[in-house]
Amino acid sequence: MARNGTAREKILGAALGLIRSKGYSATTVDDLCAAAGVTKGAFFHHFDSKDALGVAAANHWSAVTGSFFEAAPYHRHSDPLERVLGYLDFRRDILSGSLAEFTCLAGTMVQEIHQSSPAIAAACDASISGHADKIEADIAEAMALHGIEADWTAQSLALHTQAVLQGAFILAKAKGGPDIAADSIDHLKRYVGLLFGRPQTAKRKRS
Amino acid sequence: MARNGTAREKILGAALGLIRSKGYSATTVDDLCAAAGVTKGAFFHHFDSKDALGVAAANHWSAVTGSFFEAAPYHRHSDPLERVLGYLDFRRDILSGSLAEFTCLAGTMVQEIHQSSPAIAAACDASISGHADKIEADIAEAMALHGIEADWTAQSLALHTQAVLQGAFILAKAKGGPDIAADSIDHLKRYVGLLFGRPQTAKRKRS
DNA sequence: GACCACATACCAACCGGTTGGTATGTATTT
DNA sequence: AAATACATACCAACCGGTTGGTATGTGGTC
Repeated sequence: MARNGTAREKILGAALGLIRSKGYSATTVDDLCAAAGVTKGAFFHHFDSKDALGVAAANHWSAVTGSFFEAAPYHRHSDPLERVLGYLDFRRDILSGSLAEFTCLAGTMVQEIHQSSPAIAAACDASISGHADKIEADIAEAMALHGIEADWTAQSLALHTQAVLQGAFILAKAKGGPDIAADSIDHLKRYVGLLFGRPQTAKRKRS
Repeated sequence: MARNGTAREKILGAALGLIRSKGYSATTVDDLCAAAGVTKGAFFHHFDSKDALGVAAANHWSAVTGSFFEAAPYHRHSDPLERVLGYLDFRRDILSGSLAEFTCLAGTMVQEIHQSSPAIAAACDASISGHADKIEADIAEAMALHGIEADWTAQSLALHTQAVLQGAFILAKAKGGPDIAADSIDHLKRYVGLLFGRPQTAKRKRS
């Protein structure tokens, strides 16, 4: 099979890094080819257009993050509420390295192209909403287990967690570091704790 | 006096709309000139570069939003907590029209250029943080009045409100409408209410 | 108050480099 | 031999920015 799809994967890998640090519009096809170590001919062999690469990158992002979070330790908890709170701890703990390393590709892209490219926007929405669906399942289970009856839904809270994360990334980019993002996630965790009537534990220090 | 500064203001006005709908990188100087009804010569007479326009646009945004929120009705409340909650109500109530109309220029720009243009990033940070400072004052006052002693600060909560708003805008862009943004602001308002030990009121329906 | 020196605001045309994309060729697999 | 997976060479449109110029105002001098 001779290195099946090597160039395609190298381009997609380069796209995740480049688009997250420079944005979609500012990332040129030549940039992508140079970073991936392939030629323009290879690029347009695998992708019909730059926008098609954008869609593929968003889908690739969904796959990469999907297996990344599936392997995360918070799934071990038997109590679904512990899983939700553990998820938020995990999201805060992975805020390290450069901004492009912990930032969300889908959120970055959709902000730029939501008007100009509906196809990419749909792929980004699918990535964010698909991730939220996983958390929604745990929230719904926790609501049932803890007998929560509320004027909010598991879905709206799950999407709210994603909104907080996306907004935390923007503030991190504005301030040049992840510290405020961690603070915002702490607020979110405190909120979830309050919704489920949990005793407030002291804020954990970041390592 | 030859219509002092007309072109400059037209360009800045056009920049707010164009950058919010297309993003900074995708907005070309020619786009700006066409929308403002001026020539390229006029553009580079008033701004040294496209990046300089970006900085000026962020500062213009700070001024425009500053007076907009200063004139908002929530300042009438004598209780500072009512002002904070009224602010959040107000933020939700102004979610109407096209995405470019209620979205934040600073958040949109800083996500794209935080790596490539430190000057624009600093201006965007100043816009967001400056706005947060206003809310922080009300939060601090409310904490003192209600005798709140907590492991969070007024500043971190103020910045958290901005994170939620920025993230809500991203979800709105992903989903193509303001509805989830309103849901997220409702969650934020519920959180602030819980922090201050307020009885939970039923969620208001959007008009 | 006529003249001059200069600054501001703006314009149309142009420039070199970059952009996304194409046309064509070739080595490797099947 | 036919399809796949690339590479090379190239293009027209577009990009941010520059050029040389005009029209209008403004302050100072005699």
